[in-house]
Amino acid sequence: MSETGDGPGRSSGGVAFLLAQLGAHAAALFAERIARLDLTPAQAGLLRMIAVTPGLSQQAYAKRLGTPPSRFVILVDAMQDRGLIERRPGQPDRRSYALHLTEAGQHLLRQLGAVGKAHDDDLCAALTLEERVTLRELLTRVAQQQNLTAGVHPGYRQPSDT
Amino acid sequence: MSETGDGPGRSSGGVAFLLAQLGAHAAALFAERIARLDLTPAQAGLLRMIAVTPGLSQQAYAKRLGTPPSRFVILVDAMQDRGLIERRPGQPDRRSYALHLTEAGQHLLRQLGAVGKAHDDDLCAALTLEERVTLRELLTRVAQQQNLTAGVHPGYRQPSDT
DNA sequence: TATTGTTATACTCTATAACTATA
DNA sequence: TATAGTTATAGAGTATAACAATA
Repeated sequence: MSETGDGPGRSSGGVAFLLAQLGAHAAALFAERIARLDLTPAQAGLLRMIAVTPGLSQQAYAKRLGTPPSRFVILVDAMQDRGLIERRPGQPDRRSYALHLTEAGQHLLRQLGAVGKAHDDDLCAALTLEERVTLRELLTRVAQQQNLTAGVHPGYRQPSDT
Repeated sequence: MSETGDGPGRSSGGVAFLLAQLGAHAAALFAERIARLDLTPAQAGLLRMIAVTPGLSQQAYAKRLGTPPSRFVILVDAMQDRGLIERRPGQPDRRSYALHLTEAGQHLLRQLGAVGKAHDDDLCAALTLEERVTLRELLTRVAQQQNLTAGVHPGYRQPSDT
C-alpha cells in the first residue's frame, strides 16, 4: 500500500519480492504434497535427475545438484533402502557406482509427475489458460537470461540472522 | 527438453518449478546485494516492517515475521547495537518495548530501497517494460489467490533430506 | 496467575575433513 | 599419488523450554 516511487511496475512489492515470496510458497506446498509419497524435495529432485540422465556416477549427480558428496551418500542410501534406485558396479572403474531407477522408482516417478501437475494447477488457479501460458513464457525468459540451468534449482540457502 | 505430456503451458518445467527456482535465485541475489550494506534478509525485513508500522511491541513484530521470540531478541540486539533501531519503554505496560527506527535506520532504509530497485531491474533485464508490468500483475493475482499477505514472506524453510 | 522479554539448552542440519579401496 | 565413495566430527542455525520482571 505505501511504497516509494513507482518505477516500472512497482507499488506493492516489485517483481523480485513477489518471486521470492511465491517461490517459497510453491516450494513449501510442493514439499507438503510429496510428503504423502514419502518423498523429500531432494529425493524427488534426484529421482527426476536420474530418470532424465541415468547411469552417471554419484559425484556427477552430486555436482549437478550442488550437494557435497557426504550429504549425497545418505540421500542415495535412503532411496536405495526403499528400493527406488540401485547402485550398479562401475565399468570399468570399480571405485564408482552407476545409479539407475528400479521398477518401483519409475512407478513412483510417474506418480510424482501427476502430483507435480496438480500442484501446478492449484498454484495457477487464479489465471486463465492463456495467462498461464504467458506467465510461463515470461518466467522462462527471465530464467534463461539469469543463466539458470533448466531442470534443477539449488536447495534454498538459509539467510542467516546474527 | 524431455518432459511428460504438455498440459497448459508445460514442457520444460511448469510454472511452480520456475517460481521455486527463480524465487531462490532472487532471494540469494538479494542477500548478496544487501550484504554490502551489512544487512541480512531478516534485518532488512524488520527494518521495512518497523518503517511501515512503527511502535509495536517485540512480540507483535515477531508474530508477523513468524519468528520465535528467542530468535527475535538477538535480531533486535544486533540492530540496536548498530544504532539502527531503538527500544523505547512501553506505555503504559513497562514489560514491553516499542520499536522505532533511528535516524541512521531511516537513512539505511532509503539505501535499501535503492538496492531493491536495482535488484528488481537486474532481475527483469530480459523483459520489456510492458512485459514487466504484465508479469507483476500476473504474479500479484496468483499471490492474492494463494492468500499470501503482501509485505512479508516467511524465511525459507529448509526441506530436510533424511 | 498470565504475559513480555530474555537466557539456556538441546536438537537438526550442513559442510569439512579424515579414511578405504581402487586406480 | 590421485580419485570415488564413505564415515566421523565439528560448527552453524533453529526452536523449546526454563527464567525474571511486570501486570
